[in-house]
Amino acid sequence: MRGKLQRKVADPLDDDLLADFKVGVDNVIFSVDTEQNRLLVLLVMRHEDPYMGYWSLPGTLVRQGESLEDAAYRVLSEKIRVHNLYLEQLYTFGGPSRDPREAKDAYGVRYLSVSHFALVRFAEAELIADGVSGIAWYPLNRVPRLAFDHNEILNYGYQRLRNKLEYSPIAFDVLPETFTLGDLYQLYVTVLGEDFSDYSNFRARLLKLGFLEDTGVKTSRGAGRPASLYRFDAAAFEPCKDKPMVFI
Amino acid sequence: MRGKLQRKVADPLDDDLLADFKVGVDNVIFSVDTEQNRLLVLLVMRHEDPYMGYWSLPGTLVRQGESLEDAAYRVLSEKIRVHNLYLEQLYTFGGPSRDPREAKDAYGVRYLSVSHFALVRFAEAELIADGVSGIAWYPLNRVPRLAFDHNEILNYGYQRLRNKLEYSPIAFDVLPETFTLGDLYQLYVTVLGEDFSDYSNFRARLLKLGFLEDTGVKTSRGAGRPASLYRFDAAAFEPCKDKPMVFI
DNA sequence: TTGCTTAATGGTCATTTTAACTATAATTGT
DNA sequence: ACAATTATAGTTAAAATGACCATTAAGCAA
Repeated sequence: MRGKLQRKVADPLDDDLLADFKVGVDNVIFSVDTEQNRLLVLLVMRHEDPYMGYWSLPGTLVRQGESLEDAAYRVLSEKIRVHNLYLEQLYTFGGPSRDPREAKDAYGVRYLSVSHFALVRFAEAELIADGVSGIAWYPLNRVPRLAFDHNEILNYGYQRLRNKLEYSPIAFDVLPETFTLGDLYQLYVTVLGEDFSDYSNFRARLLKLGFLEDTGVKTSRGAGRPASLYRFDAAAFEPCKDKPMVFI
Repeated sequence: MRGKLQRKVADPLDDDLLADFKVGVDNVIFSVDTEQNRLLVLLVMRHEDPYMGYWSLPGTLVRQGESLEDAAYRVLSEKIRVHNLYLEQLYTFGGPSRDPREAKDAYGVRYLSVSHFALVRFAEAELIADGVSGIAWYPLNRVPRLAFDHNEILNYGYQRLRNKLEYSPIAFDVLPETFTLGDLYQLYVTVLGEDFSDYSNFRARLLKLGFLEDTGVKTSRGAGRPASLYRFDAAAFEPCKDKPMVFI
């Protein structure tokens, strides 16, 4: 009986039906330019077919012995030198014929993309230009038609960004180490839209939560009363970790 | 220059590094026994190596020309005959050596699992027993050591269940077509724990939201005043779709 | 200097929501 | 008839929300 069951595993009739996959990792890497209040996404120019000459999300195929997350970190570190970084898995796009290479391939190899979502601090992120061309921060509202199904992936990532911004402290992974409450507010406005909350109420609310530490340092950027620089106090946030934290 | 770039694609040195994958789909299928107030997960007994004799999440390998979602639906329909069904992608587990078959394989084929999260109505779900043995609803707190990394996947699914229960109307995908407010409350209690809310306040809150339609029919289950049967009014819920809906 | 503009900060206050209770109604079982 | 049980329907103090207003401290131009 044992032999019979084991034979089932190796049954070539079953096995021939199965698809063989190459697995890619594509990263939706967001950042925010606090100076210009712009939400940015990192794109790279493709120099290879398919989709040569198109912009795309930075991605790579997963190597032997490499975890998905490792692959995601590898792409990222090939494109950016960065100190602080937030990264999590986003979604897996795997319908057949999402990659034209499938058609060419005699074996019918499928291409699957395990997309990831990343946040970096704009000021601390140094782009690594390999050659002259082909890597840039794009304002989200000016992103062109991308390679593959990358527009769809980007959209999914943007949704995740909006959700996480409301329910978790990822804002502090995008902002510099110290920031004004105005910076924080502007970040929420540029991502969520004008009318998500009154500035004054937003301030009161966040200060009450108790994990924003006033450094005492004041900034003066042009006209107006100078603002205090704040720092995110991760230790003080711990207790709030599981509580709902809705800013909207 | 074009030739040089294209050569890069076909470069065998690059290609040899890449891992070849078989892609599996594993489903975390939850249901709730309203009678006994138990949260259930569907498990199947493995009759093949590896992990022969272990319980596991129902899964399959993705076939040629089949989308991930299709594969997920296929496993499900092989195990259950069900009328109503909620299904969404959960997470992709893809570290190397999560499947012992990788070691045996000369080519170093990797096994990756795109897990899915599903909800079915207990009363309407008819298990399909292929052969005598090997498919059962397990109360979540009595799940044994599962095959592969399926305990981890199950945990991830349970987290998702708890989150979705707070922020979206998935409760009505698990409950029968009509249900009492007590049933609804018990569901929340069994999944989220005793102390998430007072019953009276829970009632008031949900009725105020306006998408629970009183059918007028009364049920009498043993002692006590008979309860009204309610129905989820999907049309009335539409406007609430994007609003936060926290019951906690 | 003086006055105007700008932005940060620190409130007020009516309304709504929450959370902890209490009271009443309609059944079953003795 | 009466207790036990469960559904339903309040009440009420405390907290949170949202729309405002007032003050402070800077830059800038006459």
